[in-house]
Amino acid sequence: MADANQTIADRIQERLDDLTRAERQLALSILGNYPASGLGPLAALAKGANVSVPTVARMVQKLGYKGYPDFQADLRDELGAMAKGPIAKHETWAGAAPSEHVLNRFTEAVIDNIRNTMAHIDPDEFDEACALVADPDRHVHVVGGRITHTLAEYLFMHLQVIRPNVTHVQSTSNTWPHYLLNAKAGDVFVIFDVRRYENNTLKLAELAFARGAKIVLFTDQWRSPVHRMANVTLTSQIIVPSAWDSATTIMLLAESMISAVQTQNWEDTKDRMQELEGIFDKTRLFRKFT
Amino acid sequence: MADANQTIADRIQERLDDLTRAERQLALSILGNYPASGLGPLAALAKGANVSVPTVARMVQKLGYKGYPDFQADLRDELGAMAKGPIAKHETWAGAAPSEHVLNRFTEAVIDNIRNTMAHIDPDEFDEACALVADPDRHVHVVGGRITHTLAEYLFMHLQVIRPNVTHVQSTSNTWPHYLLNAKAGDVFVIFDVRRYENNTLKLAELAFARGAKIVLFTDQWRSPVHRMANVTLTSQIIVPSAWDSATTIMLLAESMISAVQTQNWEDTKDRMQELEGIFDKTRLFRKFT
DNA sequence: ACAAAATTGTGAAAAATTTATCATCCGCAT
DNA sequence: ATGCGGATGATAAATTTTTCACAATTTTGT
Repeated sequence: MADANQTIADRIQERLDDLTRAERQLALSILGNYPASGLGPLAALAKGANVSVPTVARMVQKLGYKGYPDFQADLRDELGAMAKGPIAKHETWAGAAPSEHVLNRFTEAVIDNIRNTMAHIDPDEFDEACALVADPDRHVHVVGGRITHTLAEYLFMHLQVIRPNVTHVQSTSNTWPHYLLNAKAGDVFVIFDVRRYENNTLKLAELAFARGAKIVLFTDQWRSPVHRMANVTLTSQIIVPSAWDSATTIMLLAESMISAVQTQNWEDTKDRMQELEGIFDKTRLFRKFT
Repeated sequence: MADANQTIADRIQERLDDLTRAERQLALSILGNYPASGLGPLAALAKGANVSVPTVARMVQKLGYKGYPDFQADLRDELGAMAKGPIAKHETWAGAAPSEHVLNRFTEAVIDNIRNTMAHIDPDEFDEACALVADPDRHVHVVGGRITHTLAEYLFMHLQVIRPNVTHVQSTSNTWPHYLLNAKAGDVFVIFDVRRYENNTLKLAELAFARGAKIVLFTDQWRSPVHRMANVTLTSQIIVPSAWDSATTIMLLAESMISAVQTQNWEDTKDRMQELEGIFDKTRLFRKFT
């Protein structure tokens, strides 16, 4: 049966490389909510992992079991042995790394940030921001600073697919005054600004504001001075055990916004995506599979 | 099905008095090694409790289930909820927004991704990757593709502060072959590649590999083909309710790496940061306060 | 670009598990 | 004692689940 002191999850993990694509997809699904999913009927497991029924049967045989019921029996044994100790033991279920490891300390901090951020966000404000960004009649300018320009670009890249009339402005570059020439009342500026807050960004915001543009601000818990001019301020908590701040929570918010905007503009987005796919296929930039 | 916050074990315990002799005998057996025994076949459970098969069927119906499989499903759900641990509990982070709101659905997915990713990562491999990236004798090339170049740039930006000899290569640009000219054995390539995997990235990895460079790969659960050449592969789960994938988990990993590398090189980093601060002060790019 | 090998999925057969039916048993009151 | 009612268990029917054989598809090597 199993080697002593090695869970079935470990063994699956170990043999991940020997598995084929569909099998790996299945394996990850099993590990995904382990061990519950493996204890249900084979068909349910297959469906959950989006693979066919025989793939499951084949994989468990590859793992050395006579059949699926045999595999389940082993899982139950493991569960039985485990139940003697506390089930929620961190190392066993939550992660492979010891709790002192950077990975865990960092992750814990980030999850804490997320929790805090979500607790303070006003969904109506968020929706308002999304509505502004989704409105095809408004030109959207995405603005980032020294650190945040990566986030800005990420948002920009996706918005570009979803809708027309999006530009990316880098406040640290000296070309941004040119962009403002084209800005008119009703345009939207999505501004990323976290500490240390940048003078350029503030100036840009002021000018945009003076021209009657709407401002959506992504900032940290100490709030960029831009927030005085912002129509919507989305505040993220960004503290982590490091000399820098974390951008992860802000990215989560940005991605949520992308998802929301995409849903609102889905009819258009669909067409634009298909077009994009077509272009990619022609340029052979991407591999079709694997 | 079940009352919130009440395990099935609790409910069985509670109704112990309503049960007949054989049923009680069975119930105690279930509770005996809970929940493993309840997840096996009905016949095995009956045998283990020394009762007949129909007794089991009758008891689960008495407990309010439609049949034995229904009972098992509930057990599995409970097990799944328990294994996910306190992080995934919605109440612990869901804030002001209603649970159907994009923000909450998205956040839930991302937290799930994080949990999954951390469960699969081998801390030793992670450490190995960090050691490679931290080694000042090796030149580090950070490589990103169409979507991931923002992540690559983010990592690059921070590494630049932490250590010398870092370059950022964009695999989608046609300048990358030039960078390879300077690459020598022992150099490190940190490559970001998520689906759809890019041919350029793969080519670049192949050439770097041929030149004897070390490869650290950030990829998704379906694993870029680059992983065959990688010394360390860091796999993230990136599924979210959207037409696109999420980069948040990958960013978390990248930030963790930054944090780890920074700690290892702290003496140097400190000096470099101070220098950087000095330059910023001179250029008045940032605001001192507020 | 082609052919061979491998992977994956579909549908039917086989095996198992679960449910239903009914006879038996036990405790209990008359 | 004996007959009654509920509880229990053996067996058969029904359903579900698993396994098997084969076809379609995809990947890999030349």
